Amino acid sequence: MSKVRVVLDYSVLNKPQRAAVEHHDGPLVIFAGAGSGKTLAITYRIAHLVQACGVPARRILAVTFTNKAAKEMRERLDRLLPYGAPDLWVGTFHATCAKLLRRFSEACGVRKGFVIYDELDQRALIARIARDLDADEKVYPPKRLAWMINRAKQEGISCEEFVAKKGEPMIARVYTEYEQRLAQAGALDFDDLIYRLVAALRTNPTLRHDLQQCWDHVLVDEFQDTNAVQFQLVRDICQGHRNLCVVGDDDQSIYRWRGADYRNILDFQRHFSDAKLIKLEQNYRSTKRIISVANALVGRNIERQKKRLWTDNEEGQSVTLYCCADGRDEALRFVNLVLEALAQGSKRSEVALLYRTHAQSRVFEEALRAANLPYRVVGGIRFYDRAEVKDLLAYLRVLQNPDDDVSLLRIINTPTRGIGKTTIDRLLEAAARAGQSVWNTLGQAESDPAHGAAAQKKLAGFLELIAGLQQKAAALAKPAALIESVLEQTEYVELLRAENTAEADAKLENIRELVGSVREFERTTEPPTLESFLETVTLQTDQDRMQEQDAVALMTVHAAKGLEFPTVMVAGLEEGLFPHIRNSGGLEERDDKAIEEERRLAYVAFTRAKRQLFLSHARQRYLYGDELSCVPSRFLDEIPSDELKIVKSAYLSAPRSNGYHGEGGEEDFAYRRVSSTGGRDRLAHGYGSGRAQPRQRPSASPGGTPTGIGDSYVDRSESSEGSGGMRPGAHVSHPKFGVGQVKEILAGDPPRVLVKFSGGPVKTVITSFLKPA
DNA sequence: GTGGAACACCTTTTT
DNA sequence: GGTGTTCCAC
Repeated sequence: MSKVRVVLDYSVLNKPQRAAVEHHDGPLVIFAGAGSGKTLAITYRIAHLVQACGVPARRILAVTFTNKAAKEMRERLDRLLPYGAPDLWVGTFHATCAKLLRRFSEACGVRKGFVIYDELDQRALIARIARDLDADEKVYPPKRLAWMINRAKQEGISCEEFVAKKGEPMIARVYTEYEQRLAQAGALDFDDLIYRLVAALRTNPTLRHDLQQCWDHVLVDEFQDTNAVQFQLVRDICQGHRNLCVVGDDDQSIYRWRGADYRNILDFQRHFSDAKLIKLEQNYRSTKRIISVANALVGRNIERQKKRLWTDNEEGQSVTLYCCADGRDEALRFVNLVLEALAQGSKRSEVALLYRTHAQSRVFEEALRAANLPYRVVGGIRFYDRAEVKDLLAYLRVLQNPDDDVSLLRIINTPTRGIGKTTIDRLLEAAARAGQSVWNTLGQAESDPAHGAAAQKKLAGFLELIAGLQQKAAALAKPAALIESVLEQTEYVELLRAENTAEADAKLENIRELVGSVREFERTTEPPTLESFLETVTLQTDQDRMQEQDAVALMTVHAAKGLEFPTVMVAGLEEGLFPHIRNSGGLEERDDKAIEEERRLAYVAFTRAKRQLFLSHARQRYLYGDELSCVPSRFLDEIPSDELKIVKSAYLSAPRSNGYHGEGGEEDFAYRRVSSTGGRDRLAHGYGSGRAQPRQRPSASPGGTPTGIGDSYVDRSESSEGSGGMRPGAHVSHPKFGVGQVKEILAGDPPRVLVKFSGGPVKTVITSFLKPA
């Protein structure tokens, strides 16, 4: 870290990387395959520009898609350059644009202290507008409306243009009203951050000129994920010098549904005909076999840049496909795989499970928990989306900008203070009539005869609360102290404490974490204003908060992009799940494109693996409560059969044949021929000789209806005390109910115990859900 | 105005 | 199966 490197060591670069680094002026497009040392190349390129070419760091803008990538880039440059690059512009599209919008707020026509509405805020506002306009919920669900509006902004279509097009008039009305209310609330949504800047650039030559003068070099990472406005933005600001370097991989474009268009990178040379094109095709991450399987798959896609990923790495072991009876079987498979990897000396954090949808994680979590294997689920519900966290942030936002109606409405009766639906409806009506924010109407509401005396009093109380906090905000100027005042004055914490439930405890814990993150922010940011805190928080995702720990990682393929693990299992390779049903059915023209994106997604998943790649599919699976019969994914058929080692679950064929694997016996499952030599060999890894694996409880009905979670996963032969090692008096913790003490062991299958949880409730729980506390 | 029960929903989600 | 939303009884 402290090693100051005076001269850049170019010998670490391969030929194309070096060419990318040393390319000086003019447009450059780099196709960087998975694991091809892309980050190395771009950080070196920036370092080279600064050190060898004498470009001041502040004249370079590097744009990424995630905060994490931005942070990583900055850190690597700090190590590469003797004095680091503190004044280099590095940030996400959104953060960079937010910064520029504030700096040039007047020219852009936005309020300087604008708040940023996240997806949930946006949804809330749109839902209210749709209701106000009497839009039929069936025809115009808020989700669809939001999608249309966002799509327009991503395409760079103004509201006026949108309205002028002959589309559905209701959508146009909602859009217009939405824009008005955003303006009134002094709020911008995510897509506005980029769109508003682009729109201002279009109409304001001075601003255009100013921004074009800001930087001499612009770099954009993950360019395949840019949408139309983002491309327009970078094109605009580079117009003078044309020193635009874009990096990406069309094969890893997996955000089409968010408006991303990989043709931005594919057709880059059409927009910049003199652009130099460099391909990074050597993979330094994976074994030959993994690369071969990944290549076979993605090679099926039609619309892509011609390239072939290759590697000098070792051959490695075969990519293995597990054919499982059901989701639980699959989960057990994964547990065994983890145990095997650990036995071979891997760390837990070196194993990852990737799946298409979050819903798949549960079964795996249960299995891992039962096997006492620490794991972490990446993604899921965002921390900042939790109700209690959002409530508190809403208070802060109202203090910063009381016109923020969405936030104000969120907290006006949270915690409940007797301001009910009727009162709020009247307030909204008055606000709409006056064309003002709710806050402005609130001041007059005290004397508005429309409200009853009781309501007036309650509103006055709320007004007083906010006014008091506003004074505090002005006096304190620091967010941490302010959030504590909010907690105090609203009695938020006391009320939760009084609830005395595990859920409330979890909320309190989240609040503590939030307060902690405010403190952290104050320590690390200068100046730590409320405004910048709120902006940081809104533009942050959970992955930015993830800390390293030695645990097995579970995440969606989307979340895994950019990561790598020595051992990876990709689960649920079934038709309808992966490729997902929404992208695999129907007869429309777009289906090809949708399938190609699913295939890219699989490609991204496969290329996360460094040494071992396992795939799996289940024949049956519970989804949303009902049992589905599943067909193996078409992607499996697209992998040459000699590249896959197939392991069938013992559960699969046992009911119908006497062997462990019913070779070709069942046509619904014999989608791939298993060679006779391979079949037996493969069994060595199967259930039959699983010495290293936890013993499977012999089931009376293999593949049939399992009786519960506990019995399948708990190895009872090792728990001599019975009931999974639980004893009365033992202190235990439960993922949902928190910590408690075992009161009584209950007989039964699965084993259950009676636990008194701290805070009161006595519950019967399945033993395997408990961990010693 | 509040809270619980019934109901509808459900892909992925860089910001 | 889990969650967010709506509606109805108190």
